[in-house]
This record gives sequence, structure tokens and C-alpha cells, in this order.
Amino acid sequence: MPELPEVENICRMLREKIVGHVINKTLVHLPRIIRSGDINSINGRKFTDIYRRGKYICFELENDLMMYSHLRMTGTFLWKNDLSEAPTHIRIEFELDNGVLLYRDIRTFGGIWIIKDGSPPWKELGIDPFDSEFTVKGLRTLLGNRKQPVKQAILDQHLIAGLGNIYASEVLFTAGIHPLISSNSLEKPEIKRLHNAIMTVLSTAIEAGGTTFRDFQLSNGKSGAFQEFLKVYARNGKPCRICGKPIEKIVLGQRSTYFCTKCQK
DNA sequence: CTATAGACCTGACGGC
DNA sequence: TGCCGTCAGGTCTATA
Repeated sequence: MPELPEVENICRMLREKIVGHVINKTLVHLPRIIRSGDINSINGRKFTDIYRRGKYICFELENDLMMYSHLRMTGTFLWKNDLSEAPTHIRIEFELDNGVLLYRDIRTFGGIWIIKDGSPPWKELGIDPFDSEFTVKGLRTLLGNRKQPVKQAILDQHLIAGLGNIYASEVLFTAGIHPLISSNSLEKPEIKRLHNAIMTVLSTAIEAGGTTFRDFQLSNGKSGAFQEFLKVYARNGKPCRICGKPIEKIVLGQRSTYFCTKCQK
């Protein structure tokens, strides 16, 4: 499902379409997607901004009204000028004055929160890697407090918000760090490499339009391209792009984890 | 506090 | 063709 780069691309695409435009009508096909608030309270309101915090999408509307969304495994927002070719698995439709915003979600794990004058739906979301306060020193402090395997630590949204299962494996490969290494045993040079890898991998993935597996679609209905550049994720048994040794797959915290035993120590 | 398994869902794929 | 098990980009909750 969407991780930081995919969510960032969705926000960028939607910003051009929805900001400054009014929601005329909302159609809810699957009510349990709405986790809190009154969905109809957004009707007649204008979107004033859209941005991202970790993997959450934050839609800002007039009158201090916020709509938040988390896409979980299979959610996405699609933009259509009209519904002549309606996609499947549409759970919520937002009719704007200039087109239609669709919330699509196959497995229906995602959610939408409508919040008026209140706090966001998350509690204790970790630092976003693109926040200027995300520094090597800060990362060292975060990881120094955990003894769990570093792969699980960087997946923990309470520490860093945005990395998911694909990019966690990719980042550790780029940093040359073994996923099972205890988080608090990392030395300063490794933390620095890890910080650098997080920024490089995420930035590159964002520019590539994110990663597309199965039928994930960006808001323009298209796929990302980063799957072509993955170095370890879902490449078990295939040769490491650096040393040629077959990529290993293990299960860590019930999540598939991929790495090269030679390049990651 | 940690660590683990299960739950929430739908669909694609491989094996028999 | 069909049935069954496994797996999937995430996160929350219950249990030991």
C-alpha cells in the first residue's frame, strides 16, 4: 500500500485539481470508511490546501474544517473530470465544481476523519523525514532508545512517520545495514548512512512517482515507476545488483524483509 | 514495558 | 474449471 512517496505524489496531483474548488455533493458507498465526524458537513465548502504528515493526507477546508485520510493497504484518491469510465471499488465520491474526487479502496482498511476545530486523528505520530528537524542527531536519539531490530524500529510510525515495508528494506540496503541489527547498537557512521539513505531513497522514489504493485493507481490513474529500481524488495533469490549474491527473504514482525547478506552487515 | 499473534478485508496467484 | 492455501505497500488490539 501507499507509503510516503506514493502519498506525496497523490497530494501533489490533487493539489492542482482541488485547491480553490468547492465540494457540491458527497456520496458514501461504504459508511465504515468514515471513522469520525459528519461527512456531509464538507458539502458547500472549498478546499484551501492539501498536504501530508507521514502517510496521512490532510485536506484543509474553509471554516477550520479538516478532512484526514489514511490509505492503509489499498486506498487511493483518483481524480476524474467526469465518470464516463468509473473505476471499481469506489467507496466515497466527492463531486466538486470542476470534477470528481474518488476514494478507491479494495481491501477497505483505509479511513477518513472529518474534524472540526479539533486535533488530528493520530496520536504521537513520529517525525516526518522531510521535516527540517529530522537530523542525524535526532535519528540517533530515536534509535538509541530501542533495542528491537532496526528494520522494525524504522517501520514504527511513532518514531519516523512515512516509511513502510518496501522502503524500510530499500533504505537498509542502501545504507549497508543488516535489518536484524539491534537498533541501539548502531554506531554514529551507520546512523549517518541510514539518515542519508532515507532521504535519498524517498526523494528518488517521489520523483519516480512512487512504487506500483498490483493495481495501485496514482491520482491520475497511472502507475509509478520506482518498482523498476527496487534493489531488494520482492527480489528474493535474484542476484544483488551490487555483488550478485542472491537476495534473502526473512519474516520479521510478520512482515517480509529483504536484504543482501554480503552488502548488509 | 516488550514481543507476538490475530483481526480487519478483497483479490490474485500457484498447486493439485 | 474449481477449490484451497498463501500472500499483499498498514495499523490496532488482545494476550502472555
